[in-house]
Amino acid sequence: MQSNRQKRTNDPEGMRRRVLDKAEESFQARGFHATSLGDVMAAAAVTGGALHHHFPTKKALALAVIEERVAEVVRRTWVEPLRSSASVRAGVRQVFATVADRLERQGFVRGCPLNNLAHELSLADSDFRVRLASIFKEWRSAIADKVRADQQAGGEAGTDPERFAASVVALYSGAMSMAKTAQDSSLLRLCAKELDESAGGVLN
Amino acid sequence: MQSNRQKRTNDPEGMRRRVLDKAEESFQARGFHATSLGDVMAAAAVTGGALHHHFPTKKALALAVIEERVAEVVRRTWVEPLRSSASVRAGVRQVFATVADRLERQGFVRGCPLNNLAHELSLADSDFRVRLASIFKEWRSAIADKVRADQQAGGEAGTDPERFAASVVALYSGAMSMAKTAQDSSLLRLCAKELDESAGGVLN
DNA sequence: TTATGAACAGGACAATCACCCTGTTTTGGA
DNA sequence: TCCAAAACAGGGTGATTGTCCTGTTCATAA
Repeated sequence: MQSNRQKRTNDPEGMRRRVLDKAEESFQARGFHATSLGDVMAAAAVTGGALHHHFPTKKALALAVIEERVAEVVRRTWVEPLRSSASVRAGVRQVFATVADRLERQGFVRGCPLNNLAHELSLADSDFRVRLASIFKEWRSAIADKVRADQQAGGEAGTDPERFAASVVALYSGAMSMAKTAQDSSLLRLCAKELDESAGGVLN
Repeated sequence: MQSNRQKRTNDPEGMRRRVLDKAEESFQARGFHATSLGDVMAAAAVTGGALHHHFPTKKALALAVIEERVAEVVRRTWVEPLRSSASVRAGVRQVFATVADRLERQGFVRGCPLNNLAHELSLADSDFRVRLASIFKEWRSAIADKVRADQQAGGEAGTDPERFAASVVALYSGAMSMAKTAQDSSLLRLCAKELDESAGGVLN
């Protein structure tokens, strides 16, 4: 303890980020209950004191992962791409394709981050459930808003925005669930194709 | 221990069934990792020795729940109703409606038994994953077979059986996932309606 | 410089967990 | 009737867990 006299550098944001990184990773790979704080401490190379300083309880850590990481993944994967797409249909198709490409490249399916935590934690704690539900809501709203924008531009006649949005989220969530269980990303492409052709025509 | 001298009645099947009942219930309500064997023992009113006699490990208990209970729920809810329905479309619509009715009557959403366990256990253990995947497969096959039967009868032209089956399972799984997180069964009805009207016509 | 609180270290703690072990009772066939 | 195996009882155990506690070090403002 006296030989390697390296000074300790206080880096609250960095340490918090490292903990969140490893917690998110382990929560997704092994689940919340199967992840011990010892696992997180070891992976992030932080002490118990530091972990407890930033996240008083395991629940607080999970809430931070949900609000700061899972929500961000949904925004980055769905909300933002949709905003800059030519149409809902095109945007949705593009997201499905992008995700399927990534899954094929990495060779395994870890599942949808939101659904993974939602299934394990929704019934366990109301605080978890409410926050997870609001992320689902934000996801659906992004799609529904895009439908309405298309309708303002003269397209998507006869499409119910909320119903379409819920169905897209459901289809994606379920397809990813199956892909995870079967470890087969082709199920995602299969469902994407169904969405395309059920449009009833040659929409962009 | 001497006053109430009631004889012990050996009832292996009954005891095994009671354990399975409570294990299934708790696995669904709280999850596998959040359920302790002590919980199951207390709920089923069995001793540690008895539990360990029928299920050597917690994993063995979970495998039994998956194969004897979860698989049965899928068969009872989906496979059998589909077999006796007039058409795929009618059968699928009927299942969605039946489940939604039940959810509204009971007032809360516990989620799809298969998806609940699949999300928590698929990545944890390959034995779990393979068996859960085969239940998904059986589910999809029941739908695809019914599509092919309809096609033999002259209907469902242009419908890809496997693709349609995967999409129905995905839509249902995802809708149930959202309904569970939001504790709102109307999302199930919303997605069911989308499935109806995307059929493109007035099919039976 | 100094002082105050945040940032971090590291061990202790009680509770819980899955599993195992030994012993007893019941069952069914020889 | 007898006996071997199945069925069950119930306590024990080592390992793990989340949390807490007491110190020590760093950063920042006065």
